[in-house]
Amino acid sequence: MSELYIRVAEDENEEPMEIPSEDDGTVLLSSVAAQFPGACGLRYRNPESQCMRGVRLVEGVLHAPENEWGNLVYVVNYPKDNKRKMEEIDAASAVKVKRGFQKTSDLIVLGLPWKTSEQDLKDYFSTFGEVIMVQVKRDAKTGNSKGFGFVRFADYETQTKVITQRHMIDGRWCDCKLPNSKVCPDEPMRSRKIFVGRCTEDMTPDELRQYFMQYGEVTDVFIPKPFRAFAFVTFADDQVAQALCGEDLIIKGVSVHISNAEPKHNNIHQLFRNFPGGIASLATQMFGRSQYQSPSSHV
DNA sequence: GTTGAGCGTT
Repeated sequence: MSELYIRVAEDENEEPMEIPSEDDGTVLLSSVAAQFPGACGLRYRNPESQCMRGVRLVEGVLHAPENEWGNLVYVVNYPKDNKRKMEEIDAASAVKVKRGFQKTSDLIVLGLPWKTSEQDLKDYFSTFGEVIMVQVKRDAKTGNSKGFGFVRFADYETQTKVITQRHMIDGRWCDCKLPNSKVCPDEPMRSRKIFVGRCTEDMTPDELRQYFMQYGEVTDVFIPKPFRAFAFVTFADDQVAQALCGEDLIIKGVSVHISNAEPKHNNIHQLFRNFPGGIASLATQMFGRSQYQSPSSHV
């Protein structure tokens, strides 16, 4: 029987780690890999030749040279270039973990003064958190600002904070919103926006905002004009919106009913979302044959 | 040389 542990290091000059051997004196590759993920073998420097030698590996079992592990330090082998790849994989997954729910998007900045530059934007928004992108949209010919731009933050918390307030930039009030291109018509809107039914005409947007603030950050209030007895309230947090759905709340002495906001009808697909058989069926009825392929049918 | 609700030349 050999020793209980052999000394293994990632590199000849690194501090060795003791890896347990089996009763028969062998060492399992899995034991090595448990401490050095991705390891595929061991090597060591032969004291006599001063050359590196490979350790015999048979079906996952490492065999001691000359039947004796001795006091040598064994160095971990990795698959060709695998070490770097593993680091890349780790880095990539770390990025994904960091993103996860926290992925930020470009925000559109509306209402910019004509004079505001990208540097001005960066200076202003940097007071909220790390800015990773700013843009001021300009006329291609004249170079004049179109009065809006975009900003992107490193952290989602910063984004949420920025969305939920107005911004005084170079003397004008500006709004930061998720761009329409980023707003999925289905889930996100449905989850963050509520439908407030049975509204009365004397309810103002500001009053609704004041009222719903008690539940969470309100990012938008919309009351159709002319009066239609309902309103939409959007929260920063979808969980707040979801928690309110189904409730009957009393605002200014009247009972309003809260439910999910149906997706806004931005395009033809949303407009005919609830049409029996879908839009293709509608096309069939209109034209007598199905010549329309909905984009959603080849996602 | 203008303007003030909106939505990004690639």
